[in-house]
Amino acid sequence: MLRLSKLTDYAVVVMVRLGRGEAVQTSPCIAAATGVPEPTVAKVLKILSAAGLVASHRGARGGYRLVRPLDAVPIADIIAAIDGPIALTACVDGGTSCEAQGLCPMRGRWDPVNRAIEAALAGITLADMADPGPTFAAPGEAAALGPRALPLSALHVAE
Amino acid sequence: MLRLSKLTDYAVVVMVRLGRGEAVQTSPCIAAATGVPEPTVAKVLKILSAAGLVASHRGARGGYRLVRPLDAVPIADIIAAIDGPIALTACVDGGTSCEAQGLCPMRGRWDPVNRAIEAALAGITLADMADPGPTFAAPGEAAALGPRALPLSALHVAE
DNA sequence: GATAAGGGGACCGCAACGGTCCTGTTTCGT
DNA sequence: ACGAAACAGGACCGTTGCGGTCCCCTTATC
Repeated sequence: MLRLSKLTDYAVVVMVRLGRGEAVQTSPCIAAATGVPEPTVAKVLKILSAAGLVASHRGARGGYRLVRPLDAVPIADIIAAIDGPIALTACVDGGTSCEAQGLCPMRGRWDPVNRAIEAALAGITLADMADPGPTFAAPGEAAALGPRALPLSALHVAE
Repeated sequence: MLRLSKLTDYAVVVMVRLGRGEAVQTSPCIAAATGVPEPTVAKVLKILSAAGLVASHRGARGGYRLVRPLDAVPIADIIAAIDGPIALTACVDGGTSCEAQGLCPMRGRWDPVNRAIEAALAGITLADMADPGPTFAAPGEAAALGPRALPLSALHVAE
């Protein structure tokens, strides 16, 4: 299914959340606002921090803030931070495999595919995924929309 | 890593092999020619046959043949046949999940990403991944190329 | 009728992922 | 100076899906 890790999904939610409200937000606060379990939020933020996508501030009154605005963060960066480099097969990156056989029939063949995907992902920013805009849906309105097609901001009413 | 299943990799190898030589080839023959284990080749071919990408002929002197030429088979078809529909997250296809929470913050947000990837994969055909052309590398030449950048035809010298 | 080949499953081991928790270390507030 | 708040980093399992193999049945040719 071209599996994308669930953590990446959470990372987008967390990043978009960071793009709103206070400039510096704590992970418990983000967890409460998004509905994502707090340990998971913390884990995601640690990874994003290590990747340089968010900046952290330690100690009391600490928290995280965005380094770049949402429209300057391509989705490819998030995927690369959580799931590692964008490569469809294990044969194309470090190249540690395929040594046993000595001859991997697909050597380098997936490169154009990987480049095409990378280009596609580089053209979409987090702002594109959060574009419902500044209007927040009220709880009643969100429920009226049914289980499908809920805007990203649906969970933000909890804030 | 945007994991793509290994079976898909094998499927491309098998399909490209089917694009060469005899029109109808048996799975043991393909296994011997590509170096892929025979049970795995058979499994891949069954899936490809069910997806309509190859046609099968049962009985003695049976085998498989391509339905469409390689340059008419986008890589997206192979991925869809092996890995299922191209969708980065479980939330975008059938939509059976996220019912427990009732509110999935990413509802529909991944759609543009999925469409971009699908478009990218639809533009690359199997012929693009097999383009070393009619010239087959001799074993010595293939070895001289080093562990990297081996052409797809490298294993076909075994035929 | 014997044989060769595909059809359709079932089966099991393994590795990766999701999710949680624990123990530091740092900084702000009192 | 002390304590609390919050990040840093890693360890820890359960689960899930995948890779790989094997079996029996059906079909078609010789």
